[in-house]
Amino acid sequence: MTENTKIRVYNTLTRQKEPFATVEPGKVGMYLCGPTVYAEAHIGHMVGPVIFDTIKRYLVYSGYQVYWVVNITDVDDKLIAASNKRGIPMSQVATEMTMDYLANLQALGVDQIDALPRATDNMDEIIHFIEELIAGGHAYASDGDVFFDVTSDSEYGQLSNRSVESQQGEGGGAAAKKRSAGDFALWKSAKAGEPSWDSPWGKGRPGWHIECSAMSRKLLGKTFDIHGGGLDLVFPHHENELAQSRCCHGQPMVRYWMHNGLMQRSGATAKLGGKADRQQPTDAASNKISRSAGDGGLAQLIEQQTGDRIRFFLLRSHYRSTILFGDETLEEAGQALNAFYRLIQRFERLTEKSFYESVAYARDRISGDAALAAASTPLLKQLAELRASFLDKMDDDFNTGGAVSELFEMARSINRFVDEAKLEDAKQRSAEDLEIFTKAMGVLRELGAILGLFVKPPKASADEGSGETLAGLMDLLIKLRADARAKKDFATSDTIRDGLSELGITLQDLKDGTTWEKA
RNA sequence: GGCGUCGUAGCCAAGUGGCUAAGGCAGUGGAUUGCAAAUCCAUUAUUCGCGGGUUCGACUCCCGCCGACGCCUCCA
Repeated sequence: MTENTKIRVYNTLTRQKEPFATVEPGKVGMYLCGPTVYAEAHIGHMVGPVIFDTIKRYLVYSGYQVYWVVNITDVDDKLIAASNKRGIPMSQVATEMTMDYLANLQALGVDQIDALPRATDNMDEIIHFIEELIAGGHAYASDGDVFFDVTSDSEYGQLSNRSVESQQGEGGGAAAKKRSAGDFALWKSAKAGEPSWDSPWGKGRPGWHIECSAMSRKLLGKTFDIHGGGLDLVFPHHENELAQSRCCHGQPMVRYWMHNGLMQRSGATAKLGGKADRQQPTDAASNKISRSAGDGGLAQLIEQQTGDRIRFFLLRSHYRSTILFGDETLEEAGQALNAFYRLIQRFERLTEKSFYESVAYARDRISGDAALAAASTPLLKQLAELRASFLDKMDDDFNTGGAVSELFEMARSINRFVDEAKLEDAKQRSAEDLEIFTKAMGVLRELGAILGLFVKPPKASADEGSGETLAGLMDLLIKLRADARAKKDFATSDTIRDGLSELGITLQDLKDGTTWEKA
């Protein structure tokens, strides 16, 4: 057994961190509640995927074989509403919005998902699951609908810490069909004109929660290791999923329930005062990020900010805490991330090697340990310590925010080394020091890869000019300026630099030439 | 009202019952530079919302208060 056994995970069910022990040694089954694809995703929807993508990367790095499932909910009331409003079939809405979602994931470097099952592709499993629940005495059909009987489950409410008695339910049509207010729909009979599927209870569609129980069983088994989602899903969604699966199988559904914090808009706090009961402010007035408040256009945001910036921004804080989202915080994350890209450019400039293509790095913890075991230089010894600290933070409930700080320390150490070893000076630098530099960058790459950072060259943001022409112009200007400087004609050289500065281009005069960077 | 989460410097953000309370952004001083930029060095919380309590000792545990936030079910 080679997997890392020091990992601890916060479990919503027990409200504490627990040692990570999988159902099957060395293997991890992980399920994340994906989107209901009725509208474009907003940035809040990306928190879970980025976090769990990172968790998978770390588990794989730690020696586990991980299978990660993200479901796509492609049948639901909101989808039906969107379909009616737009006058196109529900399936078309779903397809469009699924494409949007996947494109966003790709832009953020979320590429670890193994399966993306859709509810409508799993109707047989869903119906069969409901039949099993009825047979087991945990559900009942009522006038075309089927409900889960919460009173049949003595453990109902343990995930969200609620009692069945406290469930008041709501009034309305379905209430009359239910035995108790807390019962929830497994199957809903179709109204005229609604998309529907045949079932033993007549035409209808699945309730919200059942697809996850059915699909997770199909792909991950009756008991699997990690189930994730946003904090807002704890109740009712996960509570109900948990009840369905446990009651159906007579065994726990999930080892570790993991919930990420929600994103909140930063800036002026909605001053709503008072604590009026159940008085929900409208989304537009609160800091909540939601589709109904017009949040969306994520593709555009990614285009402007670049995906890796957003990813870095999300990973800077702890996954369970609220993330404040705003232009300033995102901008700041971008500034911070630039320091790493500058270091990478510095490396490529001095070694004339591609960081992304030619720097060797460890793909797993054990070989990473081995690579630094014999570290003999001060820099590499220091990096070994920082790396150990990074991994300790990750072991402790995937503390990416803490881990990132070790990355900054590494960058600083490496830059200091480059300065002190005079690597900028072609006459003074030694091959040995360049070798140390390369090894050090390998460590940065190893740890960056865990977070999904520095995996590929950064994509230029949308407003960055068209590549070749700009590069050609810059080469020309830099040459003209170099000539002026050689003649100590600083007036001319400064005119060029200041003019470029106003255009958002910063020049950097180095020992053996000038580089430029667009803000 | 019920069940939870949170409140750390100008801002963002880790963390711990007792070594110097990480790191980033912004700022300031210095090295370097023709001047810059970048990089490096130094510096910016005697203090962790407020008030009590437990303890030899709490920012970290407990109680209260204030403030922010989430959830409280299909039908909407």
